[in-house]
Amino acid sequence: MSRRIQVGDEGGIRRPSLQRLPTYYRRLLEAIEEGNLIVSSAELGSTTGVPAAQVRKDLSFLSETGTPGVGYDVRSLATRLEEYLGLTTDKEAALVGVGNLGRALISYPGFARYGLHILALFDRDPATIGQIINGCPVLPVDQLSTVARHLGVRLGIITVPAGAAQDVAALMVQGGIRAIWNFAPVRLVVPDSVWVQYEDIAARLALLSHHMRRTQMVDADSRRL
Amino acid sequence: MSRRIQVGDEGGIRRPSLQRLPTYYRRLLEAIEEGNLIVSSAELGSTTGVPAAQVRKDLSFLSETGTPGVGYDVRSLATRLEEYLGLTTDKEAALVGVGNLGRALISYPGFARYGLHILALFDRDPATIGQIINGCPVLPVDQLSTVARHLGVRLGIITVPAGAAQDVAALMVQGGIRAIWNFAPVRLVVPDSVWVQYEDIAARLALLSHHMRRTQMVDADSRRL
DNA sequence: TAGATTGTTAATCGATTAACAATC
DNA sequence: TAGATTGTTAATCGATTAACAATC
Repeated sequence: MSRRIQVGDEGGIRRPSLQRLPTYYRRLLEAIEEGNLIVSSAELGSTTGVPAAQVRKDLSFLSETGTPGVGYDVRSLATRLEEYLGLTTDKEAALVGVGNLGRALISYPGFARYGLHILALFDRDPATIGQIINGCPVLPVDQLSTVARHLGVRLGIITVPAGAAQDVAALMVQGGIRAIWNFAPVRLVVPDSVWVQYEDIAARLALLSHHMRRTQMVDADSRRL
Repeated sequence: MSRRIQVGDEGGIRRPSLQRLPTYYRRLLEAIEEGNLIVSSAELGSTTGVPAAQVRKDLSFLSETGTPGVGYDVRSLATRLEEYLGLTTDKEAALVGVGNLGRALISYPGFARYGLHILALFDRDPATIGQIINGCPVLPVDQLSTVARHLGVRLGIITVPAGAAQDVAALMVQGGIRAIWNFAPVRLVVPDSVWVQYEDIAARLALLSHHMRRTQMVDADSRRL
């Protein structure tokens, strides 16, 4: 009800196409390192597991185009993708939950290349508060909304246990955060104006689990290849 | 070429449906905790963001059915999902790369409930080798294929940096591993008989990034709601 | 020019949704 | 019984793919 956002309709590009773009981007970075100047849709497809026609369709949503008979210019396509995906836009973030997963994200190499800058860390454990990680001190979580607002942070990253996630989300909303990257296995309740992207690793494990069970059945029939 | 596996065709259930099942499962666990005995497709849908008709369609792939006029039995549906997703099947795993992400997975609560048991840890850093985490010693990575084979482990988890992932994958294949859960941002080259599930967190960040860029544009037009 | 590869159209394929008879 | 909710069919909607004229 009331101002339903047409998600499938946004900006012309389709969700499945959008989801493939980061893969193309990574492949282009590799191509740059290898010194390739031109890449064809066939090559881009074979290295990312996508049919060539689909690659071309996906890329047609970007205004940057290829050259018939030649292919795509690696560098300018990479640049166009960075722009389109907003990787060149700096994204300041606050991260809550400085456990192993939180630390992993804080020190993830390559996040900087994607424009992510984690400016503030929060935890509720007194033993963790005050620690300095990657030059960033861990603050008590009750300062979250104040500090987030003060820094003008728009993105919040949740790496706390499931039970604490909803409370953290509420504090983030209070702190003016507009997008949440949620690694806790819970569905969050937030205003419509706040975007939540879920990273549900247990759900992924369930998928893997399903596949293994099915495969094992195959094994029973044809053991050893 | 040669033995192309019909992925979309496997076992009747469709990929999109399959991907929604873990979400339903989690909701059912919550319902059990709340003491609910019966759940309707409408309720299951509203708490997971899926239209009721789609919930019913998805569940129709399971042989367990609901009762017209009543709904689904929470406990038996949960049990059916556990079975279908293979969560009750024990999945022994070897994990390579005992950095922050690796440690996060090792100590992830709830993995045990999904039937995942990480039996062996490997790293190449001498300072990490020999450490004992969750009762499990970290072994040198060159023992990977031998130990994996000895333990009969079928699943490998890769949490090493991108540059090392392909080598690790090769060792896993050599050790008889049949499924790989890959957290390194690289496409792995493995035999067809080995299944790889990719967990590409940077790609996810790119999607989030894209969304933030688009939203900011909206902000420029209509500031403050 | 001949060969290669694009962008795009039209055909196919698959997924979602609405609607409703069947059932408790 | 009346009300509720399922399972499933048919209609709609969207995504993928094949094919090819246009172009370098």
